[in-house]
Amino acid sequence: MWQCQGVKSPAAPAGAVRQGSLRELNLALVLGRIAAARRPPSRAALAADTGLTRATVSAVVEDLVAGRLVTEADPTPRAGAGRPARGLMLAGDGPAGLGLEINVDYLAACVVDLAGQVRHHTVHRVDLRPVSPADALARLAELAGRARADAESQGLTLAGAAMGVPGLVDDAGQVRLAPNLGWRDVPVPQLLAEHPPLTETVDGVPPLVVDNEANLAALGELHAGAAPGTFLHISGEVGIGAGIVLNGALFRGTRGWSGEIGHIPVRPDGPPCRCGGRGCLELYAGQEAILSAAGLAGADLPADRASTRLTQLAEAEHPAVLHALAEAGTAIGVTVASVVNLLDLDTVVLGGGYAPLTGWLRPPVLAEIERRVLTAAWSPVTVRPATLGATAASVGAAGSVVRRIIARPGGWLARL
Amino acid sequence: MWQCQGVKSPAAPAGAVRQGSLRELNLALVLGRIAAARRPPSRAALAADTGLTRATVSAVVEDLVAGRLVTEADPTPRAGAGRPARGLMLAGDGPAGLGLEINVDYLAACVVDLAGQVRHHTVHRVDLRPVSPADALARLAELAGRARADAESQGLTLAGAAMGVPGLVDDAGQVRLAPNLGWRDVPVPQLLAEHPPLTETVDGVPPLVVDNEANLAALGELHAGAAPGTFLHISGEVGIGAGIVLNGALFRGTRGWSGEIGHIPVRPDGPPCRCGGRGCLELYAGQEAILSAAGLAGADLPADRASTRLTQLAEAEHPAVLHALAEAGTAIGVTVASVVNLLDLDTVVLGGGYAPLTGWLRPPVLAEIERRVLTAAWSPVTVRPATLGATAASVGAAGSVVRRIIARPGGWLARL
DNA sequence: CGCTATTTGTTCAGTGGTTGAATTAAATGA
DNA sequence: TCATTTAATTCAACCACTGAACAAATAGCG
Repeated sequence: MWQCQGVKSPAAPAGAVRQGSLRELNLALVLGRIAAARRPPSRAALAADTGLTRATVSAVVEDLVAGRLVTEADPTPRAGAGRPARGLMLAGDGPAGLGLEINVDYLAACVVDLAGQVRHHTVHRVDLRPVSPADALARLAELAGRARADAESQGLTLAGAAMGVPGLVDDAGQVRLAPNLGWRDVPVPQLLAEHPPLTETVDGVPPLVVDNEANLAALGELHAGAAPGTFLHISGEVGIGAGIVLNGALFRGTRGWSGEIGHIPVRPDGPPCRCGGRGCLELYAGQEAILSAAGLAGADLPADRASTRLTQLAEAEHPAVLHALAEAGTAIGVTVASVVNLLDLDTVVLGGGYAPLTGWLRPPVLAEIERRVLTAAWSPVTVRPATLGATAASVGAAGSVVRRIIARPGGWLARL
Repeated sequence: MWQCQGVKSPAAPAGAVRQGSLRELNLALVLGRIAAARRPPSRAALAADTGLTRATVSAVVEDLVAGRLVTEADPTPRAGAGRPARGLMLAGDGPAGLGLEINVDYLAACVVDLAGQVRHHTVHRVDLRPVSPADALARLAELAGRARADAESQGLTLAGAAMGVPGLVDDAGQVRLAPNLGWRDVPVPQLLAEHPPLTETVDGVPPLVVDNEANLAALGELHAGAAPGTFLHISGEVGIGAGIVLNGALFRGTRGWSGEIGHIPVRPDGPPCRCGGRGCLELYAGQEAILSAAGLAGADLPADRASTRLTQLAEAEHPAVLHALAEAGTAIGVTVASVVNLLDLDTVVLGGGYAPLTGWLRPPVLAEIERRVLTAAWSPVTVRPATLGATAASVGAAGSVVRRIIARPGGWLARL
């Protein structure tokens, strides 16, 4: 019913390379190049690009077209002498992924097709803190059902679903701890098992993956943005999470709990955090901390309004807000400097609530990086806002489903 | 002449999967299993393990034996009914790797065979700070020449060399900065090009790889110790460096400069560090800091004696030393907690000068981890000393050469 | 001592998938 | 109109894996 993505690096075959694996690997290779290309490549271009023969590419493409993963581009894309090339692109009418997100103050569902287009998107604003996990998941299942119906009416086939939650998810898909949601040891797969839209299985594709929201948002950014293959994506929501993308793959750590950047100590002797530590980043750059430093703690803003309100006040050059953002940016910068010293990353993406505040956060972040990163002189670090907005996690979730098909098309093609 | 290892994950084929690749992949698969097995496995056991047919395994093994990478174990290892199995093990008389290290107060060269045995090891103690890079490398080349002669007299064939330096190495093999050695922009490959023992090329294998010493030490620990595939290896020398091993592969970052843990800020407003930052880990847990906190700053100890002297005094329960180690351990613990929050690692290896001090450093390190790591309750972190001693970097360097052959035997077999 | 059971390793015809060259297809341009 | 050029397909050859049958080597048992 569910399955948590493994920790292994994705590109490693690792197992036996049997005879049929060869075709499977080449299907993945060719499909991957088609997905990565900026314009629809011809078979000949793919052959030159991959090193395979044109004959092999033709055979492989035939399989991909028959399996509804690839279509030929109708218009002749290129001029010149010789027979015109027929461009190949990812099919928009084949498999699609269902992405779900449960967060503190909203539920979201979306459908993304193989080409990465968002074909359906619904957000349902509701404060979920007073709602039981079972009820929350029931409402999410309802959204998922509508998304599924919409997708099918567009001729799409859902190939799987992924769901993001703001907390720690274990190997069994269980939410061990979601502090801001008040969840503890919630067996999501079991609770969702009763809801039909999420239980239908397609061969070879895990029907539901439960994952941390910051991880999925980072994946969304990887595929949607023009991001390079290695970056740190920081999601500034009520809590602060991060997704670490290394060489085009999400790094999940040994238990899948990487990216807990919000509890990295900024000042080891600072004020106590409810996590048990002291001086954690969240105490300096979390949403509550920024609001409180800006003198807006009393204002009873809904969580989703806080970010836009901050942006408005910052644009109006409100002194306390500017100061609060500078302080938060410095704390983020100290933490990011640690990460860059450790991992030698060259790109940091500010996502979630931080994205619209990038203009004010970037200068202090860059200042700390330049002061504290040993290699900063040779290796400039780019700090930029996320290109996906608040939908990053659900789009990333849906994207992770179709990406898995692109990475391993053999399973999908063998389904019939 | 030189080549810096790429940043890509090693197991990814990534390129074209041509027909011959299939054999190449299976050669690597089988050889890898033979290398990883605790006792020499039979062909039948390998077939069951890998999922290949016994026929295929036999054919693959035949190639590996013909290429002097694998030998049959003479004694019948196992009893029971049926035809006795013939164990397969890595050949001890085939290719070997040359490992070199240049450090502040010594030069080292060693030869490691395919099975991981150290077949030659020389350490030449000399303070290299007053010596010019060219002279230092000339002396190292001399050591390398002797190592090569010794290896050849044992019937080994050197398949390549790797060299560790305590500093930042760029893609061109150039040492951009080695603060404790006083080097800046030293073109190692060019300077070594004049020394015959290091210039002979073997097809398909880069003759010399220059890498950071902490990275190579981590690799040495990965292959020598019973370490799992994912851990952080901290080298406590004059400076503090770290090697990050993720899923069995060293993570080098976008420019190859990962692991600069010594300049992660512990107290952002602490005393200034010569790197330009403030409150870096090195100021609290570097060798000088520990000696100074222990009241031994004036004692004019040679660098290599400092570590043993500290151990002696700690064993004698010298109060100032115990206090200094507790302080250093706390600082390391704060930093390690950040790393574990970020990467969700479950193992931390204390290497270099820290290894013999593990007994005193571990308690404060663990205490900080437990206080500050969000997932510590479910996910215990092991802190243990490195199994390799001061030779870790040079052994790791030589090991990286033979490991590359094991990971990609096709190139070696095609050399003839 | 001889027979059977059992497990290992090899042989060999068969097959799937890639290869490379030849061929066909479809356009441009003189 | 025809040579030129580039794209895509066809087809015999080949390489490496497969699966089953077979040979080898030992333990156990009567």
